[in-house]
Amino acid sequence: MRQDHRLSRMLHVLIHLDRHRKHATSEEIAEMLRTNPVVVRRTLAGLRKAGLVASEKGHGGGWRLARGLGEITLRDIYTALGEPPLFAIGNAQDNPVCLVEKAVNSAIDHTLEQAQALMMDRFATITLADIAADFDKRLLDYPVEARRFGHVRDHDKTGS
Amino acid sequence: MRQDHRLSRMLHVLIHLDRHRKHATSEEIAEMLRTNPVVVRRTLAGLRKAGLVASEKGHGGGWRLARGLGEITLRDIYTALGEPPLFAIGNAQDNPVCLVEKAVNSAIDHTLEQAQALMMDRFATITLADIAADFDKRLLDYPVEARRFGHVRDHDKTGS
DNA sequence: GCCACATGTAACAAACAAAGTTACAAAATT
DNA sequence: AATTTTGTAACTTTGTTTGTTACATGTGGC
Repeated sequence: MRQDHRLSRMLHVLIHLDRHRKHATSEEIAEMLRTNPVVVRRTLAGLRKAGLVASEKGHGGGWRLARGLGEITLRDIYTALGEPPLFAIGNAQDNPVCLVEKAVNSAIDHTLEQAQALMMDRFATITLADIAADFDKRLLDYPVEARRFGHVRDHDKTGS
Repeated sequence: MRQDHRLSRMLHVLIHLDRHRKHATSEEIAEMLRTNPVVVRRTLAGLRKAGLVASEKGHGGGWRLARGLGEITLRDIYTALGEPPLFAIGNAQDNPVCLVEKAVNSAIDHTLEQAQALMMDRFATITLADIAADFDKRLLDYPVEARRFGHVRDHDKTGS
């Protein structure tokens, strides 16, 4: 199955938009995500409609956060993306009259609903500020770790 | 995204294999699932390797259960299918050096792992016998319900 | 032994959704 | 007016499940 990476990507972008540059064009963001500016606009468009980011056209234009990281949960972003399907497994509807199929699907649905509730609950709890704090922690730990292998020189290197 | 319906389909087949016919050819099963016999063989092959079903060639051959419904959990079937991906969302790996991406992916992974643990736990708890019991219950309730709408005449109609 | 039946499997085609691309319109700044 | 940048439609590519075709292998009945 082909996975939807938009949630992950949007978290990535929004945190960069707070930590590294308050303003970035689709082009710059696309470079960061190693993708195409149109993909960036298309995906960020959903977040704009939800009031999470704002965009400006023309010279000096681009994208910026419309709220603080502490005011954006993963749930907000998931919703802004149109609540894409969470699961790669699902019910077959091969014979809608069959009562065996109904019983089977009911059992699977019940489990999926529980898992979905758990995920929505977790997503609603986690803010971008939480993830940014984890990033800050990694930033402090990383060079110490990396110097042992001789990979990094600058203490403030972030990776992208 | 395109969902994997094999788990649902296999539950469906195995319960029919207990409740309605102890023996069925790929052709007959394919008709029930409204699909192709080769798809049936391909999918049931995994269950055979796991010892859940047995197959016989030639005249009077076909598929049958190798264990009782009470000895088969949803988890067993999920495993027999090769543990296909559960989630339709996942982490982007656009810039493996970026510490922001690492922090983001760590947060998402953590949630997905919790959800996966919950699902595996539920699947391990539910046996095919449980679902078959639910089917039996629906079989009793269904005609009463349906007669109000004039859809069914026979009390023992199962649907497929 | 031969034939019909059934599984076993490889190889390929179709279907579908996310991601990527191209093209151009619209708006804002210089 | 020229340039930059977003906005969006239309199309292509890609990856995965499902479906199909073709044929080999094994089994039982006559």
